[in-house]
Amino acid sequence: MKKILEILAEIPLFSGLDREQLTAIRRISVDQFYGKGRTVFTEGEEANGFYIVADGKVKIYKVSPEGKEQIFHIYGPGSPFGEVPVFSEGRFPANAQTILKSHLLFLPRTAFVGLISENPSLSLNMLAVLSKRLRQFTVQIENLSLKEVPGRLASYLIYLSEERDTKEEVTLSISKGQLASLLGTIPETLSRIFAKMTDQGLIEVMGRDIRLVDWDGLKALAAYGKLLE
Amino acid sequence: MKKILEILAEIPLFSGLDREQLTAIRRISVDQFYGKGRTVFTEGEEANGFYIVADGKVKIYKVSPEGKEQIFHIYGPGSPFGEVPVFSEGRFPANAQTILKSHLLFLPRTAFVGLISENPSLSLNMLAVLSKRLRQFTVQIENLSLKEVPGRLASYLIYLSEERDTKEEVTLSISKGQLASLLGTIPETLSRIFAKMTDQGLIEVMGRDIRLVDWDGLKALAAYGKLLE
DNA sequence: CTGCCGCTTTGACATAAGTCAAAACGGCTG
DNA sequence: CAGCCGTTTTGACTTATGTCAAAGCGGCAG
Repeated sequence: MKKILEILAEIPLFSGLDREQLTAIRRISVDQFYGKGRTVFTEGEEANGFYIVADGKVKIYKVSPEGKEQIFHIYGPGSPFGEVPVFSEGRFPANAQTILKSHLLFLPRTAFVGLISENPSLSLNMLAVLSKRLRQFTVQIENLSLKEVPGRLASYLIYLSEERDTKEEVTLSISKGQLASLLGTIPETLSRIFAKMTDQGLIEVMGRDIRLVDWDGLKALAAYGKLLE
Repeated sequence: MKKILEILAEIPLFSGLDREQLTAIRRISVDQFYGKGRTVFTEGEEANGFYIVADGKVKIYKVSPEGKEQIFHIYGPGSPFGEVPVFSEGRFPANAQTILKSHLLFLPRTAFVGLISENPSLSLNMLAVLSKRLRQFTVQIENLSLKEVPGRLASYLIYLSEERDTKEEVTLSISKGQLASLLGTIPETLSRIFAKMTDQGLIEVMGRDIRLVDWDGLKALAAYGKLLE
């Protein structure tokens, strides 16, 4: 119980809340434990609350009738997910599944809405969370529609490199198959793109570690959206 | 000023607010008038508030370096837009341009945030607005990634038909070029898809009016995502 | 009524990306 | 250390969609 409070305290969603308020949140939250590859909720399902990742990793995704998967987000510790139906309609717009053994906190809808109504800074935090997510979606749509796969991959590598604050090398935290899914393509295509970008001297791939040989080139590719032969 | 108050009263964002609160909102809002094809804001620009369409039509979009445009939304009377930077970061994530002569209300950030902090139901409404938008984006991403252009077009036609509550015929409220942009494709491709779907007996196209000859077929196409020859 | 300009369509072609199938690789388990 | 299973890569092929260029169409302005 103590650890969880510390996690909560560091989450942007709860920033600025005092100890008492955090305790109130802890009190309404329910612990849930999932093995790897477990479904947390599915599209269209009735939602009675939302979740926060305490530990582990969760993907949010949809699947086409032919089985192609599109990942929308991958969330790690500290991230809330599944909040959309709390504020509109009440059904999940996509599926959630763990990709690692995970510990989740479940926040029941009514209790949480109660807290939000009494707590303006909590509600502003939640507005900020949703806004940030809208921002991410605009980027994702831009990538899907306006960039080819190499451009999307370059964007993703740049993103990783800026997140970890290194222009040298990044490490994928998910499998290449899942990465393909996140980039809106399939493993075969991604594999070929990795090969092509290596040929062009942009990167070097060693399993999940990727050396960013030509960072500026990647940056240009990410911005331009397509690979020049 | 009277008319505007009536418009405000009917907007979901302000539903449940009493006359006094509506007047407070009207008081902080600033009228802006734009001709057709005028830029309201651009990506990356500093935002001091957000907008509501009182009259006219506005598109939210991004453009690739090669000039391809992706439209995210098209908003008509009653819709708020550009709220994201009010709650996160402060810069617009995309561009906004009128596609008709328009009358907009500008809501300055600080004043509005003040109202929201004092008014739980306003903040819940805003959360609902953003949630709904996230929902729309998941659909858009799903369409782009998991469906081919015919599937996207079918989805759009179904959407129009359900919105106007007729299975017979719909009328496009935007040009086919703009529709292409909204569906993540280009006018040439869209034109061919219209022709193909007409061949298959799904629709009949007369300018901007489209007869939904085989509604069930369209529904199936929208769900399945691709056209069968 | 006529002419012009923007929107839309058509045609011929190029290509990015998906499909299907099989081989290669890598890490874990027994 | 061998064997196995899931992941990744490679190859040959198909196809949806984009590109470029030109023609067709339609509505508004003069």
